[in-house]
Amino acid sequence: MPTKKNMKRDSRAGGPTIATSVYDRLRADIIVGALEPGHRLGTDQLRGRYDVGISPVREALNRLLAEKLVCFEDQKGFHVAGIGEEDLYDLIRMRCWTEEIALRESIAQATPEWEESILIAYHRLSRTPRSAQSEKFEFNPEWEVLHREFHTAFLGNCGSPRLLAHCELLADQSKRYRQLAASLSYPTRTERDEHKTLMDTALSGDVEAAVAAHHAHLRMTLEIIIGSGLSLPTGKIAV
Amino acid sequence: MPTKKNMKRDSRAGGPTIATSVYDRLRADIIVGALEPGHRLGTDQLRGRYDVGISPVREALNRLLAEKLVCFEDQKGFHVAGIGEEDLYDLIRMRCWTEEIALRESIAQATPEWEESILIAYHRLSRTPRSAQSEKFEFNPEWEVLHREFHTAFLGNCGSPRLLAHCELLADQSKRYRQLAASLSYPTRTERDEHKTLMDTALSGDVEAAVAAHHAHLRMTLEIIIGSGLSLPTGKIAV
DNA sequence: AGTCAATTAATATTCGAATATTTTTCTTCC
DNA sequence: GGAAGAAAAATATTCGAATATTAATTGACT
Repeated sequence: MPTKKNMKRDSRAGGPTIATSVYDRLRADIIVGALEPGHRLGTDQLRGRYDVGISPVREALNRLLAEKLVCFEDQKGFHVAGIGEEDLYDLIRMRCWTEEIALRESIAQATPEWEESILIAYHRLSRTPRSAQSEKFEFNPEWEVLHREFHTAFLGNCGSPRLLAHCELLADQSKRYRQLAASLSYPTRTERDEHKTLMDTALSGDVEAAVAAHHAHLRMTLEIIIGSGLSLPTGKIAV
Repeated sequence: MPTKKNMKRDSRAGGPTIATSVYDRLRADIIVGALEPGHRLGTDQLRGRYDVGISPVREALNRLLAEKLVCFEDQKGFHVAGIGEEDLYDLIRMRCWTEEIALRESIAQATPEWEESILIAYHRLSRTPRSAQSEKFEFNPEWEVLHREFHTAFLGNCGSPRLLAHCELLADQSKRYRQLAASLSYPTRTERDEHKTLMDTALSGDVEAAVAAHHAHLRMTLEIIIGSGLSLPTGKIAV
């Protein structure tokens, strides 16, 4: 029997606030591309989209600011961060630098458990289709989760919380470009082979080969997009 | 003569919003240590401190969240991010990794203008006292600005906006620890000599020596604090 | 005394209205 | 027609009150 106290509580007692929930949804919508780069994020529009008041929407937007997923100008409001060729170059380069360190550290401190976690992550990932449809590319949430877990397994042994967190932040920022690359290259790109190479080189203990494979994997997104002739905005990112 | 339209505007037309202004002040207060690590950031308290409403305070807090200067738990509110020995180790290690890359890139793309900018930044920094008081250490805003400019001059030639931004973020996070180290080591530590070594090695083109000097400079903060016997919280940072 | 539940107080979160600012539209004048 | 400026509309920001949740206090029972 609910007590008087319990009757006053609403469903999110102890759980996430509305702001946090909107933050999660908004973040996902931006990363998946449901809200396109450059799209204006008006308060009224978002208030309607997520069916909440202005305050939680604004809290969510402010949190996304430092992650560089939304941009903002005083008195002008928010919009989805733009994408562009220069930004893509910078992002991939940054990931190469950062993840190389994490990878080297992870390998240097390798344990049997770590190696097994990679094996398992690869196994799961390899059994899941890249695209939700087989004819054309369609976002497959399950694959995305397993893909993230696969890469985190690799870098997660580096021993530095900050380094790992930064790798994941950059991976999130890349996801928008990856969506684009996936559409362009489906079904040509053999990501499964790339992942197998990553695993094999890492488990063989050949650090330099593992690093090289990792760089190649990261640069593939870049090459697909640049090579497609698709014109991304050049110059400074639209603020 | 002011028009009717102008009369309706308040003083911050076109300028920063209240939220942005509170963000700046709050950020500075945390970095300088006016708001101590772990300190609870209640809405009412801050509303009074900065003499504004709740909304801008909350916007500012949410922006600081991703910078890891404040922590937050749903339904429990905000507090200043804690400091700790483990976090310090992780932070310094991360700075060594990240700034080494930036430094190597900067040197690799060295130009006469870049070298001169370092010379000037050093010159300015070397003429400014570390402490606002000579007997004991006291925060000296002018030195802090020049110090930041000196280090940014070094890394600013790396060519990657993201990398540079990340270096600056880490530098901000370090500042709280640096304050602590400065109090403990004043006036023994010869920062001017350290900076001169940084400059000399970089300008001489000896990359490895420059990197080594840079690492030593970063690790000095760590050693002063750990060596002082001062007990920082160990284990996981208070969330 | 000690534990548990209920009440109260304190605080965090959210809403809707009020205000400030920018953007657009509509004049007016050359 | 086109530029400059004022009115109007749309939007962003901020406030203060209302609501929800947590933390502290009280009181009953063992």
